[in-house]
Parts: sequence; structure tokens; C-alpha cells
Amino acid sequence: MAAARRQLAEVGAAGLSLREVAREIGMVSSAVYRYVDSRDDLLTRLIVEAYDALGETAERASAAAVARHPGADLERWVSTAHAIRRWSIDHPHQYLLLFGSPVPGYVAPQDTVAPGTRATLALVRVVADAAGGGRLMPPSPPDIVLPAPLTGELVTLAGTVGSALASTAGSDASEELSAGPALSADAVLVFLTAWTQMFGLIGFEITNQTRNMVSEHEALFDATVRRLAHQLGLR
Amino acid sequence: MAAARRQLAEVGAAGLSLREVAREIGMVSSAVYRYVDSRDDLLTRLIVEAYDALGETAERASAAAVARHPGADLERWVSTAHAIRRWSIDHPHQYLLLFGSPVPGYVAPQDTVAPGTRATLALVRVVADAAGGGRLMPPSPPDIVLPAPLTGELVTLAGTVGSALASTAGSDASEELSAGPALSADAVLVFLTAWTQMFGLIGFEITNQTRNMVSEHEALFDATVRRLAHQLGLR
DNA sequence: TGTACATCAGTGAACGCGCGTTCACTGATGTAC
DNA sequence: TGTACATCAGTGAACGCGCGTTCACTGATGTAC
Repeated sequence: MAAARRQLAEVGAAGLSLREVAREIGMVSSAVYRYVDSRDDLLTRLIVEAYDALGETAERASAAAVARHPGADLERWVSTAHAIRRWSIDHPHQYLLLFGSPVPGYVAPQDTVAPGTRATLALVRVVADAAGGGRLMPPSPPDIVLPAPLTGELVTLAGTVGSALASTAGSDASEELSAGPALSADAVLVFLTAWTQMFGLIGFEITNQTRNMVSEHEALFDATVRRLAHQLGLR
Repeated sequence: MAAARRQLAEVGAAGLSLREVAREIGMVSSAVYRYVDSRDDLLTRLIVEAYDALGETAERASAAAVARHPGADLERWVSTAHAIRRWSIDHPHQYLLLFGSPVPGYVAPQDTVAPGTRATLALVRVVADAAGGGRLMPPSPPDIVLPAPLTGELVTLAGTVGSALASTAGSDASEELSAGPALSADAVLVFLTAWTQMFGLIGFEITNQTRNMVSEHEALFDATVRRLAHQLGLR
């Protein structure tokens, strides 16, 4: 697995080959079948591993921020976000394995779903905790009429998130109990917005879309993330 | 080229093969070298083609909106954005070729840079035109202190954008002249934010990151884009 | 303590596959006088 | 109108490559009595 991880880091998921992995550990290619069912199986393991690594990074940063300054939601949000970016920039191929183009011919099995939500949940927990503590003060939103089906979906999503948070509470939410469906549909919308923006920005940085335009990536990310916090109502 | 485009649409860039393209048009594999220098050359052409298609889509939508309601910046922004999303959703593999994981072993030559900016320029032109017409009314921003190097970069970028707009003016800016460096550093920051968010959201939709969470993609995109317009100050 | 056997990690050869690229070639189409 | 030649599009065979996967195997390590 370590060799596979190294190879992934070097050539990316699309170029990953069982034979090359075997070569690197000085094994004959058929020997890796002792440890792995197939190439797809190897990919799945790498995906789960990467999701877990990213998720743990986010959770640790979030918990550390709580330990430092309980109730300082803004700083907790910012450092969780920076932890996510840091890990992504340090592991670009793993990031792309998770959020980039799908690997041709590979279909992700169900096992990858749960670990895939960890980082996102760590982020949303910051918002939910602030909301639960009555500290969420979003600026008055622009008046945009949402179509009913979308509103319905956001409400449902708020519920899903609420129970997901509740079921994993205690792992790092040392401060307060997750209080049920604390998020409004509007908060969920803004969170979705923030989430896609964060990952969009990180993705652009990694795939170098911003070449010739931006070099101060970390500062730009920081400013972006603080703007998002403001929109969410984190103080 | 048409066959190559079809094949790209089917299997994606990483799975694209000269031999398969040749097969589809009923040619022997060596015959395609009459038309293309190498596989990389074919990829480059496809990239340029895709950038141009996306760019033209955006430019047309923008121009059409101006023709319908001159000065209605918000609607112009919204329909340009929707045109970009529409094209992307309809051409997922081409989108991923441009904005997804880099194809292993391929390095984009310089020729792809200019067409790569068309869609972005179409978007930024909407903002610049509104600013030039004195119609840009952004809400008071959250007070976030930008580090000096970032501010410097944003100012430079504003200048670059200004001259890029000026040099391509007239092509679709039928309404008004692009008035020099109309954008403030702050407007550039918010635009970058909007840009990454739009493409982040589209990318997530295409790679299906939002599975099980959102199905009302178009409505979500619309709401997002309108929020962004509000932040930019478009009315 | 010693023997008999099962488990296990890894070997090496082979399979069939599709790929990008080269090269000398054929035959049709166009051009010059 | 007819001949001579150049250009051009496409052929077919071959190259060397790396891939995922299978299969029968070897030899070391562990376990039972």
C-alpha cells in the first residue's frame, strides 16, 4: 500500500499500474495479487485511504481550534479550511483521485461513500456548532426566490446533515452537543456555496488554472475563506 | 477531428486513442498521421476546440443578453453563467479535458492559453461593463485585511484584465466602450471568488460529488450565480 | 525434542491485449506542357 | 486532346512496449501430535 501510495503521488491515478507498484517493492507482478484483488480494488483502497487522511486532517484541525479558543467559530472555520487546503496541495494526486476526473473504466463501490463525507462533515460541524450555540449571525441575504423543489431539497439535506452530525458526535465535538437540525435551509444553501467554492479554488490551484494570474494562493484562499465565513455568519 | 471529438465524448481524454479514432472512421491507424502529428497534437487540437466552443457559447449568450435588455447587467451575468453551465453539462468530457485532472504525460503547449481565457473574459466583461457604466453597486464588504502582496497582485490583474478586454472589444461589446482599468482590486477579488465558485460547482455536478445530496442542480446553480451577482454588485 | 503436514509469501512463465509510431508501398487525382 | 510527372490520401506490415491477470510451482514458516 505504501508503494502504491508513492506511485500514485508520482504518476497520478490514471497512470497507476499494478506492475509498476510490484516493481517498486521488488516483487514480481503476480505477487501483489496476494494483497489485492485487482487493480480496481487497489484504487478503491487508495481512495478510501485518501478520504480518511483528508477527513482526519480536517477533524484534527477543527478539534485543535476548539481546544485553543472554544467558541471562536471564525478561527475554527478558517483553520479547518486551511488544513484541508494544505493537505490537498501537499497531496495533489490524491486530491485529484478524489475530486478530479473519474478514472476511466473504474466505478467507485459503496465503501467509498462514508469516508468521503468526513472532511465535509468537519466543515459543516463548525457551522452547526455555532448555530447550536446561537452564535450564527449571517448578514441579511440578497432576496432571491428559491424554487420550491430546491427549498424542499435543502430542508431534507439539513435534516440529513443534522443526523449525520449527531451520529458521529463526541469524536471531536468536545464543546457542545449537536442540537438536532440546527441549520436552516438558507444556511445549508450558503454552506453548499462555501463548500463548492473552497474545493473549486483548491482544484484550480492544483490543476494550475490560475497560472499567470495568481501566485499568492494561500493569501487568496485565506481571504476567500474569511469572506465565506462572513456570509455564513461565523464570527 | 469529428471522430476524435465523438471518441472524446465517449471515453474521456485519458482513454482517447489514435487507433480507436482511426477505427471509427474506417481508416488504418497510420493514416491519421496524415492529419495529426501525434497523439499529443490531437489532444492539443481538441483542447483548443473545446475552449473555443465554450468561449463562443459564453460570448454569444452575453451578446444576446445585451441585445435583449441593454444595461440589465444582472440578467446578462445570469444568462452567460447558465450558458457556461449548459455547455459543460452537455459536454462533460470536454469540460474535464479543460478543467479536470491533467492527462498523464501530456503538457499543454502555449497555443492553448489564449482560447482558454475566452469564457472567463466573457464573464469579466459583464462586470467591467457595469463598472464602466457606473452601475456596479457592491454591498459593503466584510472587513478583511488583505496582505500587501495579494493586493498588489490583484491590482496588476485588474490592469491585465482591463487591457485584455480593450484589445478584444467590439467583438461582442456592442453597448459601450470598455473604459480602461475599470475594476478595483476588490472587484477582482470578488470576481475570482465568483469564477472559482461557478466552475467548482459545475465540476462537482459533472463528477457527481453532490450525489445523494442535490438533484436540483440547475436551480442550485441559478441561486448561486445570483448570490454571486449580488456580491459583485450587479443589479 | 522430533517428525509430518498445512499454510503462506512469493516466483516465473505465459496469455492476449491495445497502444503509438515508422516505413516502404499503391493507386487515384491533379497539373504542365 | 494526350502524355509525363508530381502530389496526395490511404494501406498493411512491423517494431517494441507495458498492461492486467492466470497458473502451476517452490521453499520457508508455523502448527499438531
